Amino acid sequence: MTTIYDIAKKTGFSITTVSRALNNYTDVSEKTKKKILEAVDEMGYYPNSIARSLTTKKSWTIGVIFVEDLGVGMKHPFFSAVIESFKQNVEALGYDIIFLSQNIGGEEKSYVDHAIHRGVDGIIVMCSDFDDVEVQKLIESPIPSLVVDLHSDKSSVIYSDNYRGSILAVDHLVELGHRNIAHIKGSEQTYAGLERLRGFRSGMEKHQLDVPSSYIADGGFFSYEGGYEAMQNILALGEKRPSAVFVSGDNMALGALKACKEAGVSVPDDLSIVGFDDIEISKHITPALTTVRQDTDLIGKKASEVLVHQINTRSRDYAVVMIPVSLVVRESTKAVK
Amino acid sequence: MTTIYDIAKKTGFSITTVSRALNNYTDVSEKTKKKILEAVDEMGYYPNSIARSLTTKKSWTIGVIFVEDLGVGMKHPFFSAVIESFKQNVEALGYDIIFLSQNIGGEEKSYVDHAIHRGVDGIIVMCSDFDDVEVQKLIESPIPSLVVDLHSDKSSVIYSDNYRGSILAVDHLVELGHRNIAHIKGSEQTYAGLERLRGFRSGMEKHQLDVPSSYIADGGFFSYEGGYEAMQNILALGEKRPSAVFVSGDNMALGALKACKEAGVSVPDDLSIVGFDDIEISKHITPALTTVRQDTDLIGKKASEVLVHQINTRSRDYAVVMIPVSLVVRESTKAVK
DNA sequence: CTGAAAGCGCTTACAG
DNA sequence: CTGAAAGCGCTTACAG
Repeated sequence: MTTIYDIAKKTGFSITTVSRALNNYTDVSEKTKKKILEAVDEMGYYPNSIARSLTTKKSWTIGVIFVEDLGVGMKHPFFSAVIESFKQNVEALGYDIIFLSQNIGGEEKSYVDHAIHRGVDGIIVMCSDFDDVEVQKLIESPIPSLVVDLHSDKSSVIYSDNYRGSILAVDHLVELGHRNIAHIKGSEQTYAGLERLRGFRSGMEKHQLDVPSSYIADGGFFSYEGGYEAMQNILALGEKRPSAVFVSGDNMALGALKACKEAGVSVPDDLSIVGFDDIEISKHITPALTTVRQDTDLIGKKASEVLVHQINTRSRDYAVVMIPVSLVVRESTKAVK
Repeated sequence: MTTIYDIAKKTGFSITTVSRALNNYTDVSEKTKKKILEAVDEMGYYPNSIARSLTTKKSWTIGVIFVEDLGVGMKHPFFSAVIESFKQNVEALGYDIIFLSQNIGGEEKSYVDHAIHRGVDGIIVMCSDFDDVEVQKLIESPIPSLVVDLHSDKSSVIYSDNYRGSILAVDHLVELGHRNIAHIKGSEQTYAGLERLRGFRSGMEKHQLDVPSSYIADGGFFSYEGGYEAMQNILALGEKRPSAVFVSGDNMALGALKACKEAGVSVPDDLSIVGFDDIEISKHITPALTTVRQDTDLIGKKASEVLVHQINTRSRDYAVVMIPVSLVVRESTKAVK
């Protein structure tokens, strides 16, 4: 591996001067700089970030942590979309992304230890679970951090306007003439599940609509299977079943759709369904899903801005960023018969 | 930040001894070790990997590169599933994953420079594109590397048995009585697209079945839209249209399905469809998709073994690993009328 | 069983 | 405009 010493030797300058030329310091003569850059090119040299980090105390890396109850990690459609956008944005600013686990050198360690170990400049946590103690410790550590999809007053947070999203969904259904609207909620251990449920209740209340307890079904941790089962419970209501269901996540809505198909209930003719997320597949299924769209590109972009700002300023003021959502009307909702 | 010097000062031992205790050297007395570990615990110390890497020349990081024509990055359903599995496997061995782009410090640089810069121990490239010059340079560099989904004799490679997968698909359709079988191919700039096409042709030949040129439609880079359009072309064949279509990727198959629905062609009653990949959604759509399953868990696992072996042995013998595929029969195929 | 010293490849005051 | 020296936080011969 070529080092700065090799370039120094080859050009006859000191490593100090080479370093300065490489870092675009102005106080290096053009001629010197040119000579050095030529040597760099010729020898295929590129400065070692590890050595640089050791002296500058800055690693230009951001740690990414996935904590979700499904255990799907990068296969999570919402989180992976957010991280992809986040990644592109921070890359443009010079940061690389490194995944942080609870595993260092094959041994179980805390996220905090892992972050210290890698010397990351900041951390983004994709977390749907309130109660994760390790995440709490991380958030409370002095390392700049940002949590996606969770509320906390110990750290900066970013999430969609879940509450408002639910209201949009309810408004849409009411506008179509629906009065009996059920909700398949996501786990109340998650902030999103909680907020969407709260929004649903408020929306219904606004229109002076009743929500019998049988109209709230639990879909668990936003899985296809959870939505499928919850919809089966709703369909089992028979005569008393609602004419529309607002589902707290698209994956669950897909499962709900499947349950309807199996039961011979036509969507949207017999039952209208609204989802939440607008994952890739939602526009492609039949019927195409009416859903509340989360803007993953914007979440990733804003997240990068907030976290990098925090890194640069070492500010301890926590930001709370709420990203607007929008209703995408497709084929799964229809005016009530 | 606490360092090894703080621990040394606190315990009265030298940094040498502290280092040894931390690294589980046997030649440290139990008593000393205990005292040191207590101090470590108390002060919340964790060794800095950056300093360690600088002396050991080993970073315990593996670079990940995504190169695909759709530009979806981590949202790519196949690649993200492979990487998730790969990540879990290498983490257990002590490696962390860092994403490598063509961007360092906000400036455009090569993958090779980026890899040198970060001092990664090895690289895994998710690449569907033959012609990427930067990827070629990387593969030919001395850094241990492994390419997923591409063939090369300059580097270790791993991919599904695409050829055999196509044969399985054709066999299945022929068994159901189909004789007129079309293929929606993926781009021939990709290894997977090429191999699946080759397998399709061989399979048809094996059964002495003709493939008129109108029966090969181009779906491009495996996108939903590409499959949708390709299927429209096939349906436009009218009377002469096939009774079954083997599609080179599930996303394209979903698009193809949509085109059928719009055209009033019932799958599987009027037309049978087989996909390739078995992405998450395939089992959930209606009709559930018959498809050739790629074993992403196994690909990730084998990839970790091959790459880590290469890192450890510094071997220049390139491995070629082919992962078996299997046919998953669901609802989108049916005996010919 | 323990420690002093050198070195990994950089950057950054300090001096000229 | 350029260079000698110190230092970042570790590990590893070498010595005792």
